[in-house]
Amino acid sequence: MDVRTLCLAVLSKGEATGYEIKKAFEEGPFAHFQRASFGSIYPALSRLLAEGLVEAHAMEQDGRPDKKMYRLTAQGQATFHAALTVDPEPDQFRSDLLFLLFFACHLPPARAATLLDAATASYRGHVARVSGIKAEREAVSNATGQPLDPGREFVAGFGITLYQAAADYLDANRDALLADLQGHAEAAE
Amino acid sequence: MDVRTLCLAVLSKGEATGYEIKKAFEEGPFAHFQRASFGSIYPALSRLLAEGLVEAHAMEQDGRPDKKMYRLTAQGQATFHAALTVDPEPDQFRSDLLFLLFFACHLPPARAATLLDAATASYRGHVARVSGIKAEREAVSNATGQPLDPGREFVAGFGITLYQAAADYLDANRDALLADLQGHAEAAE
DNA sequence: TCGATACGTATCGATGCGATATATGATGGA
DNA sequence: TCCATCATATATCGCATCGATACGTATCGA
Repeated sequence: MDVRTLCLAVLSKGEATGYEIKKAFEEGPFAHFQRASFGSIYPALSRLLAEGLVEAHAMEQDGRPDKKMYRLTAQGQATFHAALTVDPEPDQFRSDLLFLLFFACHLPPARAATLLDAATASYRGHVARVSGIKAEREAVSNATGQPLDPGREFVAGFGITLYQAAADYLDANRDALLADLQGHAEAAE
Repeated sequence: MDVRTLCLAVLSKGEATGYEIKKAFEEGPFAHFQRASFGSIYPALSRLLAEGLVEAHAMEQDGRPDKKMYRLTAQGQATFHAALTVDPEPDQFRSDLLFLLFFACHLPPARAATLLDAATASYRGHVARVSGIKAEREAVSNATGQPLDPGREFVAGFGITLYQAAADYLDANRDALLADLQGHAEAAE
């Protein structure tokens, strides 16, 4: 998904500034499967504005410089819906950790252990974060009676499941890998 | 990981052409967690050659144009090992599928079903491919008695586990999501 | 008081992807 | 038989995007 479409997507959920759009990819509902940097968001918003897909109004703040609130136009709404009909690119996973562990034999076992533990903690953190937000939405829904968004919950559940599976695998296979590395090192002596 | 390091990594497993390096990211042992395109591999190899980290010799072929075999130099070997000491970037997952499904309410339910089924099949295919290659290595190891590489097997196992978890989640939650969408559509009438 | 963090917009250089060009042989379906 | 497609193989171009950086204020904790 190109960043222009991602911006339209965030704005379809309500008006936002460039800064807030960035946060939507860091902590928001898209965090675990899409991302975008300032270096692509701001140019994207400028172009969307020039094309009439969004409109902006400056909001003055005391002390701080003005912020620009962006909002979808009807044309932007239509463009966004059209983008949803395009076939998706295949999912992709990228991991420098696995790259390093692939060459675990060239790594000091202590470093392998550190890398594994850090990654496990990181995955568990993601699980906790996404689970927390999901639980909060469910609590609000129960209290107010307003229904949950099925797509949103499905996607959050996918993230939780995947992160959990990753953490569990690292945990379950950590000791065996480290033992193998030990054996490998001794065999090389 | 930058593409130059990825090229060094592939070459550390034996000499290869640019084309073969590309294949290593499409079908080879790195396929499910790193990738690189021709547009980055060939410039990377040129630069590695200029820096003396790899050496190349042309191999003439009947009919086809010459191919250039690249091989690590001692300096390239050292540079590669140094790269393994750098701390890894956080793992990242990117999914256009989840992006579309996040907005499932704006999708015709039939399309949501098609997307889900295609993604499930794709994940199952990945599981089968990586499992098959892993099983083959294990068979060879059993027959010849030569030990398996612990890093390689760990990484393959991670890929299988994650892809399996993804396929299972999609499978398990498919019908509930589609039912919710149906309910949602009727409630909107 | 001083550094870190949050808010907020913006740009620049480098990296890397995807499409395309150029060749040729093999394979396979209409 | 013929034509399309795929596999082998190298290479480049344009565009999208990332990460770092710049600029500026406010707040909060050590």
